[in-house]
Amino acid sequence: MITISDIAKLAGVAKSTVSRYLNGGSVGEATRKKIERVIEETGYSPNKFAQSLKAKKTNMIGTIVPRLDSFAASQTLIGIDEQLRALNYQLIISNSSQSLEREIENIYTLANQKVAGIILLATEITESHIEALRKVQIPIMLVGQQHEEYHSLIHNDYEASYELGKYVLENGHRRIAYLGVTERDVAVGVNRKKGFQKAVAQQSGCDVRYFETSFKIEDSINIVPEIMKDFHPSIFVCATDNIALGALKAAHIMGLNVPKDLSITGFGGYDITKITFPGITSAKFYYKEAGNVAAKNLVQLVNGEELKKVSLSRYKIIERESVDKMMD
Amino acid sequence: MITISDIAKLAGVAKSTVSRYLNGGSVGEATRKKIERVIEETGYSPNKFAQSLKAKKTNMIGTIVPRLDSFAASQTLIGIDEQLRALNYQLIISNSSQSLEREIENIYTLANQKVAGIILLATEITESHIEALRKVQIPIMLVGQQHEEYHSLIHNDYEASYELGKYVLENGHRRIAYLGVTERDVAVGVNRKKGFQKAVAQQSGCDVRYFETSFKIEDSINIVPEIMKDFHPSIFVCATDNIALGALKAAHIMGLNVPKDLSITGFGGYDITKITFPGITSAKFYYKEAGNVAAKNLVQLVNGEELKKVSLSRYKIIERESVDKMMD
DNA sequence: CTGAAAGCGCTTACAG
DNA sequence: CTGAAAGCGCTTACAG
Repeated sequence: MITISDIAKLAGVAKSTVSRYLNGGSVGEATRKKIERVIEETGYSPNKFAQSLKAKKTNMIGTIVPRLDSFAASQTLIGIDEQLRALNYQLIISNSSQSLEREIENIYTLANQKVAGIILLATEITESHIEALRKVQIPIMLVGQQHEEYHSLIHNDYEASYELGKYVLENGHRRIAYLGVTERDVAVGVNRKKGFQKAVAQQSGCDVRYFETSFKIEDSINIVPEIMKDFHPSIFVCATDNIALGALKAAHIMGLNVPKDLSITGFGGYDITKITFPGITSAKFYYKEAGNVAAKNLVQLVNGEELKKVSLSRYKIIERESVDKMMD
Repeated sequence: MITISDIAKLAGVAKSTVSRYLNGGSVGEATRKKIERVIEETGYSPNKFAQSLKAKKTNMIGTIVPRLDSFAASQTLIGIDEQLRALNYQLIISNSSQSLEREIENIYTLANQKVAGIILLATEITESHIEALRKVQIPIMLVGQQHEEYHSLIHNDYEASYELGKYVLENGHRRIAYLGVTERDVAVGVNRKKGFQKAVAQQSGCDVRYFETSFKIEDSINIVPEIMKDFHPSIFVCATDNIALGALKAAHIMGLNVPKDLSITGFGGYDITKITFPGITSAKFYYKEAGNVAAKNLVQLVNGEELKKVSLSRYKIIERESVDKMMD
């Protein structure tokens, strides 16, 4: 373990001079050369803890994710990592395993580690969240959900869903099963549903029924056949790609041809939806890009710069083969 | 920011006493009570940096992953996280984006952050890797690949592949395309191939051809039709599930019925392989469990305990519907 | 441009 | 059981 004192001694200068050299202060040419050489030779690198202890801040950014094994989370993380690296920050990923409690815990733990800021990939924002965020007093970026008190980057769930709804309707579907999730998740449960409802409201003669399932593929596999029996829709409009994946599997199990016998749409644009057979039409979000933006925004916050309260990320309807064109 | 001095003052004792209280040293009953109360009231929690600066070690464990968006990596990470949390260590995830260079960089960065140990989800182990690992002098666990100098946890690629090969042969397949990857990846490129070859060697009348592709689904989608044209195997034995996923997509594009016209096997047991149509027969590895073990092992190393050089993780052949039973 | 000194928040011998 | 002091490796005014 080689320290700043060693460098100072070897270079024949004071510690403070080495420190100044390290931090871009004014150092004479000759001194600079000497220090440079010694550092080069020794492979010295400053002790982060000592630095942080003085500076009372770090270059670490914490990101709390609800789960590590989801396409959306992974891609967002990749985007955050990419950007943070470019900005010279170190990313710390903290997994909450879909436990709201652990999410809160992680906020405190990260604060305790003196991260410069926190990115929260949010699902639900409860009172305890707000309480924790208020207490820790650290710059925060919310991703995926919004809250009036904090800065956020959200996906354009409402509009994307509206547009996807129009697409479904334009293709002649009238008997529709909408397969959503809990409304406690405002982005996915509420906004996607509302966007879709807006599209439906503009079209007469629709028979739309709303159902609720979980985020798990398995649950979707199970509920779809039941709905088919009772309601017999021509299409399932699913609130996430995982739900759509389950619907597709269910269709195959029932021996139904997709899209002829049953159409399906997803939401999210997970990579896997282009690999399935048939490919699934979906509203794609650019998660990686969103991660980029979230990271950039947070660093602005950390630097005390101005930032608008909410940023919107891009989306695009990806048309594939899972929706029957009933008009033809 | 409340410090140990504040607590000491409020409790009317010396800093050293508070420190002793915190670290389980001997403290009188009355003193203990007082300190306890003050800490409770203030919500004090010690500054990690100051602690680490003194102790010269931390409770952080670094994990370097080649990518964040792979089933294997995510699951392993979840397992590591789970175990580390239980053992009171903090996980730092470091993404190398499939760049060997960045992997090396990350080793140094983590060392610089004074992590107590490093888990490396390895793909290739080059001389630079070894050099870096030697330099940083930190306990290391390799996952997925092995090296005589370091402790590792490996998947049983060889045996799993042997068994899967036997299964394929038992089902009557003789004209077989083996779709592997670069041999620089010893685990996936070499061991899986060798295991399969062993099975083939025990069966006469086989026409097996070996092909190489990348880890990308797209490349597999492209190469499979070419192979079909030239060779026309009854089955593709794929070195990873992603490759199998590509083969399945290619089959659908070619209008082939799987498994009747073309059979497919995968490797890894990714969740998605049970959702596809048909479900893909695959050699499943228990990644999460492997992560658990790797974490536990590393902590043993950190604590200076004995540990056998290499641990093997479990596997299981998962039979689904993608292999035609030609014997019937 | 350069150096001596103080201090960041802890822990650890060492006395008592 | 308890406290005063030194020290971990840095940075930051302050002099010169």
